[in-house]
Amino acid sequence: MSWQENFLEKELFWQKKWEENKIFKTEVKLDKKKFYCLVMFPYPSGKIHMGHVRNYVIGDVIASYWRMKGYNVFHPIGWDAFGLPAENAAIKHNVHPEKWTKNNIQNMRDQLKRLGISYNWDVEITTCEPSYYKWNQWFFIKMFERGLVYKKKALVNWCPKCQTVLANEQAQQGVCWRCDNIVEQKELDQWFIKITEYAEKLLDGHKFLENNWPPEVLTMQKNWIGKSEGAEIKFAVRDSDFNEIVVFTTRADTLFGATFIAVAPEHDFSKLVAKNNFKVAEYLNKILKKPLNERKLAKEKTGIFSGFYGINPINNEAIPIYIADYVLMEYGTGAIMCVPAHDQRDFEFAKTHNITIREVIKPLSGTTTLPEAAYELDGIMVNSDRFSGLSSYEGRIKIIEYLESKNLGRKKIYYKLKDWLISRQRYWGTPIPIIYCEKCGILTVKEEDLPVMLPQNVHITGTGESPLKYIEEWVNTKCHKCGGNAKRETDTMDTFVDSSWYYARYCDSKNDKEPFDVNITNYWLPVDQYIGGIEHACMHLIYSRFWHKFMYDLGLVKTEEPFLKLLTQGMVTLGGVAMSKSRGNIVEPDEIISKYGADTTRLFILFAAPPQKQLEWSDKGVEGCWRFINRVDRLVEKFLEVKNKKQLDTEQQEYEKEKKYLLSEYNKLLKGIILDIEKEYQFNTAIAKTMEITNLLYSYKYFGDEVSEKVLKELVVILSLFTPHLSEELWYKLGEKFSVRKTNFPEYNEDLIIEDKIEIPIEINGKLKSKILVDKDLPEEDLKRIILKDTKILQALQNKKILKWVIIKNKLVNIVLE
RNA sequence: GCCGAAGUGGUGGAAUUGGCAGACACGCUGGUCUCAAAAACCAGUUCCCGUUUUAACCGGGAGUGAGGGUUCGACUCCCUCCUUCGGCACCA
Repeated sequence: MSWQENFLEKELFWQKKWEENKIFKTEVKLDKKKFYCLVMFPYPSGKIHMGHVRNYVIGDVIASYWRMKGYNVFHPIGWDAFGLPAENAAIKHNVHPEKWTKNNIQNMRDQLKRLGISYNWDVEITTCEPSYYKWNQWFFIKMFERGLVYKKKALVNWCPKCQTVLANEQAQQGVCWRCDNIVEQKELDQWFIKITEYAEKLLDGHKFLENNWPPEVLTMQKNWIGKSEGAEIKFAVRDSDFNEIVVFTTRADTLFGATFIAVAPEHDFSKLVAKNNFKVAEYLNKILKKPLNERKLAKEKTGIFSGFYGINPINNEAIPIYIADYVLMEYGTGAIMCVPAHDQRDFEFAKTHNITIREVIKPLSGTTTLPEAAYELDGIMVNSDRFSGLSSYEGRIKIIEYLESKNLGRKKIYYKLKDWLISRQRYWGTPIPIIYCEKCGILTVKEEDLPVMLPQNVHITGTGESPLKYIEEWVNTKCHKCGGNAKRETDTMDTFVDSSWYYARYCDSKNDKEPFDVNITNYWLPVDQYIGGIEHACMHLIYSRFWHKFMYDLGLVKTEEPFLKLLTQGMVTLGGVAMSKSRGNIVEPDEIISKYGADTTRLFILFAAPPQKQLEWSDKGVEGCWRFINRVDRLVEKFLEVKNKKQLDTEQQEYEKEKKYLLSEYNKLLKGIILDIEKEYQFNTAIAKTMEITNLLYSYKYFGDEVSEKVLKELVVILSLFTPHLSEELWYKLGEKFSVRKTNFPEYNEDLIIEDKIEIPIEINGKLKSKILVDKDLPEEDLKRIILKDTKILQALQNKKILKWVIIKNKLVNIVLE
């Protein structure tokens, strides 16, 4: 029966067979090379979308390829199951978040299975299970013990729609990562993880990733961590109770050019001034009322003179102190020294406030941009007393040295990266294992009391307070130290905690004694290939790198980085824009699968674009893939028909020639396929080559002979990467044993790629004029003789003098005429 | 503004180290099969001009965002610029 007659039943049949035979189950085999292929696990939102399908199909091809290459491949899947949508659903449909989540998982698991992906389902993880989140709590306690978590009252990002706080990474560009609402600032007492302590290590670790991660991801992370080296410099404040203002600068070499100081409106100095200065108070009032987001977007820089002067420590000059809205309290010290000649923002501010602009850096060569604009580049110091004449680079070192010797300043590095705020005022997350004792204060829950279970009976309101607060029997507890009354922390953890170490848990997912057995993780980790969306560049991919480094410091992992190679797959678009529910441009995987089957869907997704690039959905393209699949199916049918028939009488010589040609072309293509896959996962071109092999077999005169049988079978094996169900079926039809997915990937034979005759393009002055067929490795003189007999070349040459022959052996000839 | 990625037929996309631009598909055109359609199969398909009764064939020219450069030879390397997408954005 042909594929198109009952492909849906066949796909289900083979899926069941793979599952029953547990052919993708893996275990530690120390004598075997391992390959850990990981895809970013999904949030169980209800159903899978094309983005998931793309992600997981790419992952499956990679896993299958290395498995067939003889590696012990670990390819797990699970569910990032905590999160806000479950609570929203709870409010909307009056269903418990757990029930909603687990229903979704069940649905999506079926959908994933319908794609025929080679997962090891035995190690499946669901992060909302106590058996998993227990270890989140355990890690939290380990961090607490090492001083890496702390509670702090601070201005934090608040999403009014999600009714919870957000980490800095989750409020990029001032909007909520989940709902795109503009975030507000709120002062709250919250738990933070000291990720900043690892800022340098996170930057440093990039050296392990440089050639194996997309450069844009590394740059995004680098920018996000935002390291800047410079100095803190103390400016004494004249005639004020506020003794000194500390500024941060990366340009200590411009210190002589500082003609004013600017401090942020939120700075304590500003607040102090406002007490006795009505105008300043009025200004602060106006500025602080505006949301930070709006303030950052404002083009105009405003400010007001504080009435005080600061003393420049390098030359004792008194310079005015301004309060200005372009100075951010959240970065550096919240105060800056301003050098209008060499900083464009200071320049603009100085212009509007009539402040002196003093040039202290001259360009090494070329001209300065002054007086039209600030000259911001490095150069030679001028007007800088005994430092004049030094380069900016030397000057920075010398000036900082001087300030340090006088205790007027010090070397300092600042990062843009902020500590990770992990408290969430929500129910559906990991309870933070902290109790507040009336006598003993803040304590972590004892390890043996873990997990702190999430209570079942909860009323979810979405009001911005943790629903756990109202479950008295849960909140009220006893102090394990003094036995007195204590209350539990009611905030839950950011769900990014769950995904920060799941890749390690997969290795030993059922362990109830420890997060994982290092004997197992030491074999599987690090992840060899990670596949997912680029949107996680500065969230999940920073958090989990941090977590891994923490586990490294605990001695739980041996490598410094968790993910050796990263592939960020492009978006799936329709009409040029990402598929989204709100835009209504969605193609449902289920619909496509029930119409064309999983294999066609997989094939199209892999063929339409290289994995890294955006993929535009095309129904016509899908049909093309459907046609190809059936064409392969018919090819096998045709083979089985002609196989046992006696070959027509043929001339032996002719047959040998055809056979050689087939093998040569096939081996060339196979070599290309291996290169396409191993080099850059170029599945689109690899598939194109399988199409060429198919075309080759269709046009092979002696189809049905042994050679074509070998090529055909290998084609089926290659295709099992992309269309596993079809391949399994054809493999069976060809009389081979289950399972094609456990066979070895074919290897090409360089010796069979033979070309005794080569077509050489002949160019004249770089323009193609003719082509000739000659023997391989023909001596140059013979080659020239043949070329000079070619009519087209003779015609082009006509009386013209040949200046030069450029002969690239076996490749090309270019004749240069005068 | 800064950083990153990318610009190739009607479309998606190919082109090891600089060496035949457009692989493989989609679409379109024509044909075979059929009462007809679908499917399948075969042929053609970068653009412009010319030769030609039309077509085939042949000949000439242009062509990888634009303009320069290096080179016997440039989609590929260098410089200047434009456009699109993505990230960061008063970070001192």
